[in-house]
Amino acid sequence: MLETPIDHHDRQAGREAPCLDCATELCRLMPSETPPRGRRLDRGERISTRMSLRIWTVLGGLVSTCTNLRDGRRQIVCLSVPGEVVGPVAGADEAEIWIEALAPSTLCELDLGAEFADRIGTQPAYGAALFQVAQQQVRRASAHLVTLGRLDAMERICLFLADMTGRLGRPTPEGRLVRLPMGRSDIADYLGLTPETVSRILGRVKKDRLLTFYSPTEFLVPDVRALKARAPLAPLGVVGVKRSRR
Amino acid sequence: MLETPIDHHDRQAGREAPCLDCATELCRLMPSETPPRGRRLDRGERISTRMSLRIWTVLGGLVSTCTNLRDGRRQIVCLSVPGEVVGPVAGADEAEIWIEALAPSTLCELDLGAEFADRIGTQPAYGAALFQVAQQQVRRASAHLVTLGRLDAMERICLFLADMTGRLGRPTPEGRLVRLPMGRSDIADYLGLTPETVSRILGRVKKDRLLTFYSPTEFLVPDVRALKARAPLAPLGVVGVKRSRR
DNA sequence: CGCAATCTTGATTTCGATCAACGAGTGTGG
DNA sequence: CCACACTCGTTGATCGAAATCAAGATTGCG
Repeated sequence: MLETPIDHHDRQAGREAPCLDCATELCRLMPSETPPRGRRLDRGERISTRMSLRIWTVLGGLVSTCTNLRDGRRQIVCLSVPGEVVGPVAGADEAEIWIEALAPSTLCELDLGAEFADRIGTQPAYGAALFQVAQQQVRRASAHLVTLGRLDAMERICLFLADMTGRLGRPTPEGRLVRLPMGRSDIADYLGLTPETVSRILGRVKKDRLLTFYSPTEFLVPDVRALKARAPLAPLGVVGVKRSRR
Repeated sequence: MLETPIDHHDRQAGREAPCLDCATELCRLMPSETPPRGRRLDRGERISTRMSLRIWTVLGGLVSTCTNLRDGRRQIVCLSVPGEVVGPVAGADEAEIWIEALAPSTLCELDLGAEFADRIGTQPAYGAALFQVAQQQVRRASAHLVTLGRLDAMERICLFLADMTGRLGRPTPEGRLVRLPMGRSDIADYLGLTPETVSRILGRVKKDRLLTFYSPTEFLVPDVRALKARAPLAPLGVVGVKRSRR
């Protein structure tokens, strides 16, 4: 792990440039006595979220928020691609939550410090930005929770693929090209399945021509719409969904 | 639904008393041009979360945050008991999220308005309190997500019962007495199961003497510890959980 | 009291987990 | 350079937990 700050975050060098790759402008808004800190994580490396309240902006790679059960079962709570913000993850009471890199990654770490609660209001934009980040987390976690609670394996995979295609895919004439640097067991741990099931379902998705694999971690999605349609989410504004009191 | 403010929130009457039953002091911190509004919901009644950004403090009853899929499958994302704060639920892109009462409930509604982002910093304590609420939501959703992703039916039910016992149970000489005013299908929709499975597992839990039923919605838990031990969550500080790359 | 919703219980089915084997790719050391 | 170990992905056979289907039993309400 590299402890020296990453170039364009280096305030000691006198540069005040905003965090170019950051989704939010949190770096720029942070009080200058706690400068952002660059970090590099290899695949599998973890950061504990127990100490102070921190947030990370992903600059490169692929980062997850995850937990382990006593017997080793793992659940990935959240995935963050470059440009997105991870955390803040408040230390849960019951189970420890980690930040884990699923691929070699670079991060920009901001320490909110212990007294973040007092500080949150000193700059309106700062508090608002933090609140937005937290809101985004809630939205992501809620959506994923529904996926795990009510979708079957095929639906989970299709929704996941559509989601990642939207966040990582690069447009080409034939469709969106996605490089998704995570293994089958990482996908399984994100979707609450086993690697075998992930592999099997991906085979079916491929057979249905919803995507084409170039390698286990790279594929082409001709039609994201078709992929997303496999997950029966109710689009916004469908007021009259019949409530099934089974 | 009652549209008139509930007594002790009535600022028009000139009372500045804080929201006695509220977990946070949000009511007191709110700018006075948007007074809190009392609401009553019958079982099954819903509030859409699409309009402005609002939060609710539960004063009585039992309130859920839930979603429906296209085919009617329902997932309850979050449960809130009296004293707890619901939301703010930002309108998700993909699926609509509702507030639904699982039992007749009374709520205190605060409208953060459209310009909440500008206002969040005007009073440091206000921004901080809001941030705390959002953090709490993240924590709850993350924990529930792990439950749905990696626990089997028995583990889910035991964890759920232990959780609700902690939040709703009233101490008696024989243990904690819990009145949980939600039906089997609500429990099923919260835990990603079917009502039949919930009923069967509750039968097994009862047979194992982990609790005694007085009625379908009221039971006694002699030993919460024993109940919680059925869910294999790793307690905080267990650093060395072996990562099982299966 | 009678109807409807809810809860329980049983029989059967099904989806995904588990167990197991194998091939491809990669890195290492002789 | 090749043999070996190792991880990873795939595929097949089997098993099991929970869903589904189907009656009944209980409860509560008009």
